[in-house]
Amino acid sequence: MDRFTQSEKEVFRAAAFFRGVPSDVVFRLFDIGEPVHFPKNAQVSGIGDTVDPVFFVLSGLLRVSACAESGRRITFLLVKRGEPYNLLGPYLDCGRILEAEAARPTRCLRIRGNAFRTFVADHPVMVPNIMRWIGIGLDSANSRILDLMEKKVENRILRVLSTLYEKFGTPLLFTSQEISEIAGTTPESTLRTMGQLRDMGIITTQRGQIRIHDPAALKNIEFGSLKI
Amino acid sequence: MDRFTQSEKEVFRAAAFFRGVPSDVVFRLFDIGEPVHFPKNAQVSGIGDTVDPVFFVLSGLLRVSACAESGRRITFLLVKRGEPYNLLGPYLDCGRILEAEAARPTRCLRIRGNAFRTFVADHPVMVPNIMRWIGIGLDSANSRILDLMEKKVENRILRVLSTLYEKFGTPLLFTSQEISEIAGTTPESTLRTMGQLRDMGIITTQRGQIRIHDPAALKNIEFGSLKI
DNA sequence: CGACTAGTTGATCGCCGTCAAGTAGGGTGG
DNA sequence: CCACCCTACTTGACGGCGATCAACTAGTCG
Repeated sequence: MDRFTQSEKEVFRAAAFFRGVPSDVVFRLFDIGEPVHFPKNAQVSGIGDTVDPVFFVLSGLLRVSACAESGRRITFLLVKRGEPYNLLGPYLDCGRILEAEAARPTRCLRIRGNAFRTFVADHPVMVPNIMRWIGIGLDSANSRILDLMEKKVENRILRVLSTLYEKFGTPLLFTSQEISEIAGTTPESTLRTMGQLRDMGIITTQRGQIRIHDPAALKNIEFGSLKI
Repeated sequence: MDRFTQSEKEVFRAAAFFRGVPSDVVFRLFDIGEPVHFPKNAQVSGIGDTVDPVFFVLSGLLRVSACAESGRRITFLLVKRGEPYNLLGPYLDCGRILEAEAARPTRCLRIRGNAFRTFVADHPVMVPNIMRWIGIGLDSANSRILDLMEKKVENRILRVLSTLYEKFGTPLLFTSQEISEIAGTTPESTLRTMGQLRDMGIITTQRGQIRIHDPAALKNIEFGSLKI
């Protein structure tokens, strides 16, 4: 009968996305949605699909990315526990550019598009939260455009490491391949930069694992200014 | 008494953003907002400001851009007649990255943040339209990230010209400087590419003006594939 | 007619993507 | 327990794209 555990429901109460939303409204989401499980690397949605349902991550991690013609992949977003994915999908009828897959074994709450639209219409208290979440996403996309045009690869990688650290703590369980897909570069460049950081004693690396010892340094170093 | 002309009010009825919204709701916006005029190059909002009001363009053109440390400017968005700017501002309390200025003499309807929030709460019929508009913006930002990482400068410029053509028709009244700020490159590279297009007979250029003769070619040409 | 801005084209240089070759971890099956 | 393989990591060398600098032309406005 109870498709969700109590601790899963608690996840949402504490989640940043739901800040300020009354508990009973949050819990209503569990009534209108259903649990879904994705094994690691399973596809959640494909390119060009008109993705309609909204997903909330209960545990695990979703990777939202796009595949370019050349075959290179770019990661736009990592969706962790308590965070929503595809908030806008129910309102768009065109195919999206992005695809999503499980970066680890992941359990989600899935809510069909029109159920979600109805829910939002019935609970307008959600609107500001949705707007806020999307606004942050949009600003983040725009910063990324700025970075891509302005900053050198080394500084982009620093920013990625710093951002990941703030979101996931340490150690970071990502391969250089994954880091490079977020920073928009190649694994080789990523490894070269991380090699320098290792020499400086800021991080240590193992296979598929990055341990950050001096988070502040990641924010402060500007490789461009090191040259003096 | 009537701060807006009838034809200005009609602009909104036809605007894509308001598709499906009842006329009386649209007209309510004029009651809660006020007219503002910006001379050419006037600043609408600055970097880091917590921009709170929403603007709707009645005539003219807004340029939404960001200035990088190096001094180079990047244009994210051009907001034309009937389109909204800063829809998300009323819901965000943090400073935004972007700044906006009038690309031409521009008249706007300005609506204060909490008036706009109240309006949306009172007229939930607006929510899907807002979501749709933002969704398009987000997808566009993401495509741009892809382009920056994948495509060569020449192809980015082609896409910019093609997009501007769809939005503004021909001739395009932009300088190479402005084109390059949208494409994320330098005026020199822009001019070099446009020179090739001119040689191919696809466009003709005059000072501050680009006339597009073969719009289809802009979409089809892939400079990368010309080499064979 | 002079001054300023936009356009044009050539030459140079450095970042970083690409290729290549080699090392090391870590899981699997014999 | 060892041999093997596959994947991740590491480092070096090269080359091309495009930013930058520079010099010049041509509109346009006063």
